[in-house]
Amino acid sequence: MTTLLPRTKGEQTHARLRRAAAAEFACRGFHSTKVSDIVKASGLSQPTFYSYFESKEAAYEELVGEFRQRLEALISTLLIKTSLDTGQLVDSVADSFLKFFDFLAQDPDLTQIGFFQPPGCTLTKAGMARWIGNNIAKEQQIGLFRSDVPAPMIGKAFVGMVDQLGRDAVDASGRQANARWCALLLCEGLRLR
DNA sequence: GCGGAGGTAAGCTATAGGGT
DNA sequence: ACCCTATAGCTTACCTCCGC
Repeated sequence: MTTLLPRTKGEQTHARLRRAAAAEFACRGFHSTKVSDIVKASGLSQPTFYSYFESKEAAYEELVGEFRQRLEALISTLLIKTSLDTGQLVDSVADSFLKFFDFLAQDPDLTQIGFFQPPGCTLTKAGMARWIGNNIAKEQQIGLFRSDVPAPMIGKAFVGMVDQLGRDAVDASGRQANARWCALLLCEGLRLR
């Protein structure tokens, strides 16, 4: 992920306000966060805040929107386009889970407001389930996954797993282990073999 | 002088709390 | 239940400062 560094003074101020807003929203939630909290944390004034954002809600939407955009971009890269044997399939699905866990760990404040906290999380998770469901449907069509389980349901189950395991405050190797367990569970189920 | 960036002060709105 | 008042929070008009 390449993030453009702010160059002009205005861009730097915008970035300062965004960082402060993300931290405050993540800490207090949308409704309990006051614009005065954000500007205090950023060392700026309220009018400056309103010269960069139409409203508190607009600032929140900008942050959550950016999170969703990044998430959708990530999901679009995860479509498996060729058939794989069982071992390769588990590896590939584990790699997808890992990319989600790494993504969630990348910017904790943005993740908090975009993925875990209401009101932003509801729409994010619905979208994520839909995008993943679309991927699964295509993968079912090429015979990668069983097609008797509806793709939208698999999408929702995937999101549920990411939602719960993504809350674990673990390091890179912990995320890798979690991703592996998720992939095994999703691809092979609980049944004894 | 001009335009961008940011601040001060004040107005507006919603809400909570107290009195009748 | 209704009204009044105080307060908090959001927004805006207008100003200064600074670099070009």
